[in-house]
Amino acid sequence: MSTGRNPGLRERTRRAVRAELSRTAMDLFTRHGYEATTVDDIAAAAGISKRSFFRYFPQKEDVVLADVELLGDEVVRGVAARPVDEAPWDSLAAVLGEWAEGILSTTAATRRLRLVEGTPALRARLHTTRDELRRRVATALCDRDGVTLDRFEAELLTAAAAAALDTASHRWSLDPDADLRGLVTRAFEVLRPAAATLE
Amino acid sequence: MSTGRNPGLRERTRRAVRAELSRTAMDLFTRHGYEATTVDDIAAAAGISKRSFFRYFPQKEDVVLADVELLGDEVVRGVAARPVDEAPWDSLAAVLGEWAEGILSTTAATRRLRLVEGTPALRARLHTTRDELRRRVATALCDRDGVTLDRFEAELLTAAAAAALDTASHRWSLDPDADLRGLVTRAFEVLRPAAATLE
DNA sequence: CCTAATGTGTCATCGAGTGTCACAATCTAC
DNA sequence: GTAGATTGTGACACTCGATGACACATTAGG
Repeated sequence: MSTGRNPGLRERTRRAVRAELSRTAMDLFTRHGYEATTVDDIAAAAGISKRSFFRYFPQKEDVVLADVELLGDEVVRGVAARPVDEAPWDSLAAVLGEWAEGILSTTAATRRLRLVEGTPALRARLHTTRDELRRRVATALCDRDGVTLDRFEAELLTAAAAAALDTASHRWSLDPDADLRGLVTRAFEVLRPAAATLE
Repeated sequence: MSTGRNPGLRERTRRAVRAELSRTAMDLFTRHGYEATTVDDIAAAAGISKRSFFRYFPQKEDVVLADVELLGDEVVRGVAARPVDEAPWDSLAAVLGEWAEGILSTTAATRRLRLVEGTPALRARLHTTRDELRRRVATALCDRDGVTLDRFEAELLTAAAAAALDTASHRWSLDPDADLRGLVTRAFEVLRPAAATLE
């Protein structure tokens, strides 16, 4: 078995098919809408069977959100790498601000975020995975050496940070010319907690 | 047509059937779990056809969350009724604190909240409807006479309040003996924004 | 090259949700 | 009351996302 380095033919073709499926699906979604596009449509357009589609993406939503969820790992790592003497809120603001810039770096990611914002089913799924991510980020905040942060407070700060990000994204999705990074920064300023959670 | 006052036989039986379906469904859900219970099961137990079930509740989730969504109106009204010179954050804390007490007043509501917290599909749906509610609450905050509050800031505060409530509920769902009202109060204290949004 | 592991298509099935149609119950008007 | 429009209901067929089973092909590795 070779996961990661030295992919091997199997792993290589698998990734290629996944990427191709992802491209095909996003194309159909943006043209006909997410709901109006059936898994059969995607599979047919990609030249595989419906059953095989589900072998690459366990759920239809995954074809849109799979890589987004991988981005979660970066957020967790980013938080863990922040200086211990920084206020947790600033750590979250910094990491999620970077995240916002990452989203804007490619037009594909931008288009995807707009699709998600405009599709209730995808937004719901995003909420679900973000719940998971929030828990991990809260853990990362607490588990750094030399940090004594109440678990409940960590969860609250993380949830509020997610709320800031969410509100900023939503606002941005309504206005094509809006500056996402700026909205995120302002959101974190407005919601900065008064309680000094760290000296 | 008679909606509201003077129900008439039609409306009366409709409400009775809805209530009966709701009871039957909640009973099956708590015994076998939400996912393991099919709509056919509920319909059979209530003595109606599957097709008729969907005439009372457009979606399976509605049988759990329909009245919860009605509660949203109260929140909006509560916010609108708050004194204008009160800080928005305090208004939200007060209204949602009352909401938490309302939930705890009946064992049925408590059991329902626990079911929702323990079922991903229901949590996702709750998120969706809360998005809608958040927007309405933000509007209510802004639209009071004599209040000049930035729309974006109102959305942020409302989203943060929802995050506080959500984190408190989640924490409460994990600990049978926890005090929901106390958790909500503490959550609002921790997240109180430093920025003075009102003089 | 031979074999065990893995990928794929086909078929069947489940469960949520919807359209249709015929039939029965209710409401309204006379 | 009864006639007729309205509305609720069951039954049937169907769509679509998702899963299990099986046969067949391809690849990995000794």
